[in-house]
Amino acid sequence: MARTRREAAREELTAQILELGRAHLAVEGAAGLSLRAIARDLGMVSSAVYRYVPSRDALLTLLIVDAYDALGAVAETAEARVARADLMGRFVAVAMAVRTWALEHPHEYALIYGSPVPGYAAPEATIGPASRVPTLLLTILAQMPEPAAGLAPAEAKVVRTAIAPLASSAAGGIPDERIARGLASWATLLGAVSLEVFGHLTNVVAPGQRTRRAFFEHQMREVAAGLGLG
Amino acid sequence: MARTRREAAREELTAQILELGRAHLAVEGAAGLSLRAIARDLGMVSSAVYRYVPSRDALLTLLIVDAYDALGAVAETAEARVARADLMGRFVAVAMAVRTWALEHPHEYALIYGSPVPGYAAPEATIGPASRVPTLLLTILAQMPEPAAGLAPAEAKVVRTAIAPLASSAAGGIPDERIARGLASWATLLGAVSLEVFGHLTNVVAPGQRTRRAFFEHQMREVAAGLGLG
DNA sequence: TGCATTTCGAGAGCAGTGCTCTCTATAGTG
DNA sequence: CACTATAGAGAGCACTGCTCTCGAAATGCA
Repeated sequence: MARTRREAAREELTAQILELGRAHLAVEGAAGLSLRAIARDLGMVSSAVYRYVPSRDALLTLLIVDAYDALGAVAETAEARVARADLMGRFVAVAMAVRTWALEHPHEYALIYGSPVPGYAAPEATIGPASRVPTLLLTILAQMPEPAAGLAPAEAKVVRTAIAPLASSAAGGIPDERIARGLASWATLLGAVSLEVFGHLTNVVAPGQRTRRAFFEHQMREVAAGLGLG
Repeated sequence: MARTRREAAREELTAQILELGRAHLAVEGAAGLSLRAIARDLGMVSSAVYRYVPSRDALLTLLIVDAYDALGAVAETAEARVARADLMGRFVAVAMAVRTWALEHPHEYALIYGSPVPGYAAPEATIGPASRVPTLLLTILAQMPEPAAGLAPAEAKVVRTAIAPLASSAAGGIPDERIARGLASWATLLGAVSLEVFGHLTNVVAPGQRTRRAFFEHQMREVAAGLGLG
């Protein structure tokens, strides 16, 4: 579809830069990502890559979007495999997918849920991909049967004003309290994954793929139960 | 107490380097921490600071220990203010202290609970300070009255093997299931703080000091309740 | 086809980084 | 007083992001 051969080459090269960026990121992390190294791999001089990418931070932003999308994709396909009526199963499937992806791509995970990169200021382009997983979880919450207890009036007000941004958008008809609990569950999920990926479970949770996976699944099942799922 | 005047100067300078490191870290984050900049502030040439600090990473490690200690200190004093019998109050006090400190020292928080720094490998020296807050929480758990339900045998085994490292150390007599729930609560706490400090609550939770603080406190109170406190 | 215009890549260069090595002045020690 | 350990300076290496200029090549237009 590329019209002129220049445009074709441009597309190709831009893709290669992104690909190499991904590879470097995976190996040595965001701190080790260097435009000059990418230029070397490409057989060109460093100044040339600036024709394709305006700055190192811009490349990092592209990789952030990339990471959000990759995570969103695995979460979505995992969730789609579970019977629609099995709300707890769907929640746990998302959680397991997030954990597995994070452990397989620790640097990418760190990029999106770890410390924000220096100069960064969450560019517009990231908000869409970033909300894929949360959206998935909200969808599950939306399909829960009615109940949910009631909060004391004072507490209810705190919650209502706090989650106003959410209530006015994605999470249309979900009761406030359930949204609040969902948010806490999301925090638990990310907190547990971060603890594991960032190495804070040493001497806390026994090492070993199987043990940790089973324990995480247990934790997530409990969280889901506390949420009123299943 | 410094014997020779050389040793006095050495201590003084080492302290100044650490202090300047802290200052630079607070302003521009770990990525912007530069030994050369510290040398400039000190009025000496860059190679001279290597007489006091073996490498940039070593300085970073010192600052990590520093951060763990600062966080541990504020959590401990906050917790100490609450009546011993008020277990939920103590838990919430710790949580609030962690959040407040993290928001006031985002870069230090990122250093310890965000993405691990490049070449790092949690040096021995950090494990003590790192466990101050968790120890606080475990102490609270240890003072809970007996109850706690029972897990299905299979689940119980998963939990027991997973938390074996903990059971054999700090958390002596605490029932397995409670430890597991405590760990999940710790994940929720850190997850919620990380989401806020790292800017993931934009368009999710309404901005504003008071709103967010109240909402976080509400969340933590719910977590504590789920834990069986209060 | 022929010419003007973009676009691209190379090269040099600036300012900054971590870190090493050598050299000199000085502080501490016998 | 002589000798040694140490501190700081200075130069230098290899690396980074990024800018600017310049020639060659691809493109658009007449």
